[in-house]
Amino acid sequence: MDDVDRILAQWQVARPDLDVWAMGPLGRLGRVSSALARRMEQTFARHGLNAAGFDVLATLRRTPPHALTAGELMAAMMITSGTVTNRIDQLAKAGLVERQGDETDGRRVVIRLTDEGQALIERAIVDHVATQTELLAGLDAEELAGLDAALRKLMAGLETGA
Amino acid sequence: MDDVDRILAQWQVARPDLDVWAMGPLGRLGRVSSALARRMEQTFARHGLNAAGFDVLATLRRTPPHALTAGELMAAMMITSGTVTNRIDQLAKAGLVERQGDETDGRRVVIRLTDEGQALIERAIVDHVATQTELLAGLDAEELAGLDAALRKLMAGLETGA
DNA sequence: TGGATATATCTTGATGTCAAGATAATGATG
DNA sequence: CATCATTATCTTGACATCAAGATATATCCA
Repeated sequence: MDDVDRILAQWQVARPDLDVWAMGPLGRLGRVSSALARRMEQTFARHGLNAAGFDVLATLRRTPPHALTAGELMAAMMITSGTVTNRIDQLAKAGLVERQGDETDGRRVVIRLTDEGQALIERAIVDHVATQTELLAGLDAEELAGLDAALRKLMAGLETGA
Repeated sequence: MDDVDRILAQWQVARPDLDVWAMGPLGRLGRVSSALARRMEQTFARHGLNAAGFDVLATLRRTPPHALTAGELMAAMMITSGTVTNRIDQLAKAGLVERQGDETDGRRVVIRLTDEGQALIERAIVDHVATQTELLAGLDAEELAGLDAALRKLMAGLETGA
């Protein structure tokens, strides 16, 4: 009997005509997701980053050729162009990335890690991976497989706009 | 091979020294959670609400005695006092809730649904439950059980600050 | 060549949230 | 009864985000 179960029990009393079973998994999913995000933010904070900044640096680091346009970052991070601009501005001000204009196409500007940004993400990703591993440490192999299988199926169903 | 698998494959090339397996379930969890939230927002929008407003109305509706203080709403919704104030202001302006001062304790103000707010949440909750049910319709009983079991365990481990 | 269209990025204004502190009423203590 | 601490709510300032539109450059084709 957790918080979500209590909410379901309240609905059972308040609106017995409704079958609110789906609220259980979905409520837990949302709560777990926020709690996990908050935990990961703490790791980023130890490196002077927030999740947004980490996301940019990690995307640049893992994606060949380690230099992406704002549009590519936008697609990779699934955010709007305005948010990309803002994130890059912040990181550029901190000296972690730099904008580099393309000589043959004046519209094109590639974003690349500075040496400092590269050094930071190399350290931060190690810490982040350790945090993530620990966050899932409480689940055994079977539970993990069950979780991932369901999430894969949900993700597949959602991204097609179904 | 979904988007998250591709990210893992990129890390495998970029940093073969790291074991990033945990990024799979956690990445999918975050993406699924945002996608589901966006889908539910659409339901709320059909009733002129956003998730924040729905949350307040639904909390008031399901919780006896259907009138809570700002502090109680704050605890139930796990948000800060400033956010509670803002949400109530919005809903009060829309005529869906009202503040009612306590006569014996000047600090205490209870928030209650207006008739209009009550009527709205009765309709919206039906629609919301239908949306939630549909969002999970792609999972069979076994998948659902596996998902919920893992989420319960994660939630239990997280809320104790572990 | 010139003008319409497409592409890429940035700007603006609004929103929802939080952290920290301000305000106000009550209760406890000497 | 005066003061201090407690409780409850609201205010302020900052931030990340988005949607919509502005700006700038490039490409197509008549």
